[in-house]
Amino acid sequence: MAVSDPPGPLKCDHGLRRQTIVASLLADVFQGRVTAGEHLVTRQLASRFGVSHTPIREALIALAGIGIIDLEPNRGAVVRRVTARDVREICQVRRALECEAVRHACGRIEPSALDDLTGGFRRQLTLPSSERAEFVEQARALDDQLHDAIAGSSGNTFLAAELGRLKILFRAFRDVSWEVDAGHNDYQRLADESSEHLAIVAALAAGDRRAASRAMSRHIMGGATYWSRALRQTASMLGNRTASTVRRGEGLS
Amino acid sequence: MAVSDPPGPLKCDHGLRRQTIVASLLADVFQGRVTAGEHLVTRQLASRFGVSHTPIREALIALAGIGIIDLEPNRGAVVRRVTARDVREICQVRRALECEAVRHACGRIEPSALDDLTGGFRRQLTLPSSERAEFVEQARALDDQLHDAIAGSSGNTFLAAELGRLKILFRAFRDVSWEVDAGHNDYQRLADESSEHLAIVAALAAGDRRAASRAMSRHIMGGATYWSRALRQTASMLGNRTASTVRRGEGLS
DNA sequence: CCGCGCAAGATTGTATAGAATCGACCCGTG
DNA sequence: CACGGGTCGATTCTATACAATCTTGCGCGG
Repeated sequence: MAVSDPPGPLKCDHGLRRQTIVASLLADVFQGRVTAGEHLVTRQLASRFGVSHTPIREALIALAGIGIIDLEPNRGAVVRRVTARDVREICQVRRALECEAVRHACGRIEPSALDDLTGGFRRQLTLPSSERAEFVEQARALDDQLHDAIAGSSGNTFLAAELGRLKILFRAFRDVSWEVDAGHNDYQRLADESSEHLAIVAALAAGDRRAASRAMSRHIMGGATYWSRALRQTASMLGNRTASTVRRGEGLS
Repeated sequence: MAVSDPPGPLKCDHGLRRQTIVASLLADVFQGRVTAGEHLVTRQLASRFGVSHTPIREALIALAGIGIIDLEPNRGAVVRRVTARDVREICQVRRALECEAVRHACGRIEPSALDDLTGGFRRQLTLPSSERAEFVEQARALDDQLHDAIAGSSGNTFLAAELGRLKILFRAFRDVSWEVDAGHNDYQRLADESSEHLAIVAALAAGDRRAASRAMSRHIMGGATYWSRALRQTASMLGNRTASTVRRGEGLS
């Protein structure tokens, strides 16, 4: 799982290499395996993933589009800093957009879909904490389902696309923080999220835009504090390692 | 200027081809030279720009990151619809983000910078309409200056980056709509924008967040109605031409 | 000792060729 | 006539080779 992973030939379908590489590099960034300011060298990545450097370049361009790295002409790619503060900043952007979306989605989502979601979140809430680990996948799916429904029903396709773009980032946050939870055998956040989700669904069902917006704001900000805490933990866990992996001290003379 | 431009070898520095191609394709999309849903074929674009199809692919990936085209694996790129409605949608997103930014930027921009902007916008306002055409460049610069100052002072670098990404789109809108204005010898929008900008600057100088947010909202929405009107005009202007320029009769034998 | 130029290595950017995939058409069969 | 399988052309995607650019370090002259 480390960056120095032996060159796994990266077996995946033709035409999906770029996306696979993007996801892998995203995970590297958020889990601190590559540090801020680090240079991403195409040849190294190519040998690591066992592919040529053409799809690597394309993945880097996509990552630059997501905003996770900077790409200077003829100078290559440097990873942008992703700290707890940045998580807050990104969540702030997401909150603005999700609140806008949920306001417009109010009254446009089919009641049956809302009922399904309510049932799912209720089941998550009533799970004994000992069994939560096995339902992580289901929780992920429900989370996606709700946010996709909101984005899709906002009546604004561009807004939906933007949220979809951000979703890539948030999936990475979510997965990392849940790994931290797993380390503690503590899936408290899952229960918290379920109740936050329930509040959003209730407001949507009631057609109350302001309540929906407020509930969404609370949800995002709850995730922000939790994710930034998780990020700090992984950062401190990796703290000693990073010191030794800093290789481009630009004047270490 | 047409899509069927003879294969100009696209002379530009090494390492800037991708960005050049991105800019050119952006202009094509917004000026209606390529229509929504159209398939962008790499080889055609390669011969048109006089380059290999590798930088073309990279440019398409970047455009997908900007959100102007959809990129399906093994299926190629289709341009997303950019209609008057989409302009409204995009402006809605921009409004949410710019308002968030201006709220946080309140009280963080140096008064001297605000004074400079005030002076600039006042000068624009007092221009006789006969001379406005010659100050379009200056108006552009002032517009960028204000929005950059807000984004940079929001204290949220990710938000600033997102706004920068959107700015690419809005520059295209702005330039197209002003070309329409030039066709009418009518630069009314310039004066309107200046007064809207002045309201924003005044609120910022007073440190009034809510007023700043409201002024920004009005500004963006004013641009939205204007730009969508301009887009409709160019669309109707191109309406007859597009019929003849449809060259992808996909079985022309 | 310090600044400057310059050449070699490393890295990025581009071109070209070939492999993988998709879509459409054709044809034989029930 | 409807329908499933196979083939072919078009297009995307990947790999490899090559060119342009940047960085680094050395040597030379001041």
